[in-house]
Formats: sequence, structure tokens, C-alpha cells
Amino acid sequence: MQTLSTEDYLKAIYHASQSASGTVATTSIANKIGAKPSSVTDMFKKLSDQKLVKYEKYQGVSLTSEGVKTALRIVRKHRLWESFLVSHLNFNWDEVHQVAEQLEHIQSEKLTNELERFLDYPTHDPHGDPIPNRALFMKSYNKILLTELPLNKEGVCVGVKDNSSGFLRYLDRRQIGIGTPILVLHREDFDQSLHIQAGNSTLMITQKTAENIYIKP
Amino acid sequence: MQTLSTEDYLKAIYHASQSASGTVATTSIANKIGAKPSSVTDMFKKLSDQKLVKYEKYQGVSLTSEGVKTALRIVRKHRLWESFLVSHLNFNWDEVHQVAEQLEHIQSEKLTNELERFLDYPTHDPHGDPIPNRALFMKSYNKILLTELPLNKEGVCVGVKDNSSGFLRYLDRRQIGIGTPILVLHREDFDQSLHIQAGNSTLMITQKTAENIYIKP
DNA sequence: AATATTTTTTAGGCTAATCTAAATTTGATA
DNA sequence: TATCAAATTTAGATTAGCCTAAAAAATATT
Repeated sequence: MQTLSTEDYLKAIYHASQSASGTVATTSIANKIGAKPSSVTDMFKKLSDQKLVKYEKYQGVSLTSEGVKTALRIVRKHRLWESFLVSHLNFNWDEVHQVAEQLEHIQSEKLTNELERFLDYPTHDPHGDPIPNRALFMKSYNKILLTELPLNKEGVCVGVKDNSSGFLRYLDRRQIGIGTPILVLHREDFDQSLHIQAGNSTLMITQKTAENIYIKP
Repeated sequence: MQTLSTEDYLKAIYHASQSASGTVATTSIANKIGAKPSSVTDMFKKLSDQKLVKYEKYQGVSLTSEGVKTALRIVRKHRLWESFLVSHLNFNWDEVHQVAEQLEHIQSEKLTNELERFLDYPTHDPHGDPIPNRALFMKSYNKILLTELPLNKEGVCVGVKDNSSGFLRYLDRRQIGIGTPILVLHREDFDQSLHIQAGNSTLMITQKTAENIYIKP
């Protein structure tokens, strides 16, 4: 059984190793967790003793298969709770993260599995991220960034890269959400901004926005 | 903001002060929390510094009004979550306590209030205990123990005093639950055991059982 | 009332998780 | 490749929450 803190570290290592290849650096975890590098080193040693990560001095860490399982169990809970908050408790997709950070630590297999059943076995959370099933298996769409969608090719928004409240509320205002059909009408060579059709409305978005929106073509 | 541990202490002090009058003794909290009396003394001092309890050496503690409020907020969450687990997640009334002990610490007013709305403003939890509303007000039935119910007077089971899994499962087997109509047919002078009608069936229960069942006459 | 027992507190330690400051290693740069 | 900057680790300290053992106070018993 893990402590709150070890669970946070394992999740952070898991997410860091998704976006980069090779081992995960001390500093990158320090930034995610909001702790000093020296504290992270301490924790790396503890996790290594518990065989949850492979750690070699100065070489960063990688999760063992046991570590991956533990991390996925937390991700599973996090995403199921986020789904519940949005679908039944009137939370908006920009409000769920902080609460789910707490709920993900609740220990009860029965609770997790019954919640999943109650939600009718959702495959994706409110941000479009895949939810690991009971066997910890998850299937992602093969999605691309909106910056990579060819002109005049129909796509659907299936997720976001930036989960910050600010970005999500911006998308709300632009009426872009999971499931919104998207068509790129014009790409401005000068600054890579896009004119798009999103649902019924036509609008302009910056490159920075486009590289944070996932599309299923 | 409280730590997990201070919340546990406040809740324990609240419950202890419900069942006894005057101040709450160090040992009684030590037993509830599962800690040594010396640790409890330490915590009493901390809670006193935070003005959540009134504490005088060797004289036990009592909650301040701020302490009562904090405790009731936890009780509210505990009982709402228990209700949710039973009504929507297929938990039996003897399985909810441990999980609710974790869920009661989740900090989000919105979550609590939305959960209450989703459950349609329940007034009592699965064990018949009253749920504090948003203003932390709760209304209890004026209930009596089954030992005090006069012969041949109709009553309804509205709660249990002992919330242990063992007792609750025993009641399940006897088909006694919240809402079951109860009639005392005979009281045995020798050992105070009762012959009762519970729902459709007639059965015998011991005095010990009867003093753990609450009845609304 | 004096003594014995129980309850409570104090004193001093331990562990997990953090920190700062100093030392070490890596890897980038001149 | 020698040097320097950045990243990482070590050493030593801190805090919360707990412990044991001993001392002190309250309560019960003779």
C-alpha cells in the first residue's frame, strides 16, 4: 500500500515518461510535484527500494511494470471521477482536476469498479483522455494535432493537450469542445494562424491554440 | 484548513460528546482513534491552539462552536457519501463505513453540495443517522430503543446504535432494516429477551440486540 | 484521611516528507 | 580536452504525528 505522496510521484513519473522518451529527470518531477530536487532524490530512492522504479544515481528513473500498474490504477480513478463530476454533478471540464486529484487516492476496488459500472464503462474522460479499464488497458484514438489537419479535411475534436482551466474556458467561449466537428478553411503562412469552421461558426485561432487541440480526422 | 488527522480527532470528539455529557476524556478519544493517550494529549494542545476545542490539563476537552462546525461538515460528507454508496453503487449498509471514512476528507464545497442535490437532499443515511444540511442543521426523529417499546405498540425501525458490520449483517439475516415495522409480542422477564414481529416474520431477539435498535413509535 | 489505582501529562525518540546549503557528477562550451 | 554551468546528490535540520517510559494529578478504596 502506498502513501499519498508516493502515489503522486508515481503518477507524475508516469505522465512524464509518456511525453518524453528514456528516463525521467529529477528536476522534471520536482517541477510537477512542486518540491525541491533533493526531496525528489529521496523519494526516488524509496520508490526504488519498493521496486516501483528503476533508479540509478544521476541517471533519472523509469517505472517498473509494478510501478506502471500502480500509476495506471491512479489514472483510472482520476479519470473515472472526472467523468462522474461532469456527467452527474454539474462540474464543468475546467473544474474537475483539483477535486479528482483528491478522489484518485481513495482506496477501494469495489468503489472504483462500481463507479465505472454506474458511469456505464466510459472509455474517455471529459478532456478526451482514455480511461484504463479494470485490466488497466486503454485504447486511444489515433489522433493528430489540429496544426497537422490538412485544409478542408473534416475532423472532430477528441481531446486537448493543455488541461489548464484558462485554456478550457477559452475553448468554452469559442464553443469548441469534445465532439465538435472542425474544418480548416485557411492557414495563414505568416503566423500559422488558422481560419476554421468549428460546429456552425467560423473563427480564427492562433497556432498556439491549434497545437493544444487533438483531432480525429 | 485541517489535516486528515485533526479532522479525525474533531469527529471523534464530536461523537464522544454526543453520547456523554460534560467534557471528553483523553482515553476515550485514544480508544476511538486507535492512538496512545500521550498522542491524544499532544493533539488536544494543537486543537486548542487552533481554537477548535477548549482544553484544560487533566480536565478533558469540549468542542468550541468552530470545532462543532468543522466536525459537522465532516459528518455531513460522511453520511452523504454513505448514502451515495448504498443508493447508486450497490454497497450494502455494512460495507460503507470504511470507504466513507476516506471520502469524508475530500475538500470541495461544490462537490458536497452537488452530491446532496444529486441524492435529492436526503435527511438520513443508510443507518438512519441524520445528515446535516448545508447550514449544518439536522433534524432527528424522536426515537427510542427497542427495549423501551411497550408491548403490542406498533413501531418502525429507524436506526441502529451499533454500526458494526457484524451487527448489521446479523440484522440482514433477520430481515430487519430501516423501515421495518416492529411489534413486541412478549418480553421475557428472566433475561429480557423479546419475541417480536418484524415485517411478516416472528422472531426472538436478545436484550443486547434490542438495545441497539432505534424505533420510532 | 491516607493510600492505592487509574488517568493524564511530560520528556525524549522515531519516521516520513520536506527543506537549505554544500558537495559531486554530468554534459555543454570554449 | 579542460573548464564551467547545470543537474543531481548528500548532509544535516525541521515538522507532524506518533511512540515508550516516567512523572504528576485525579479518583477510588480502605
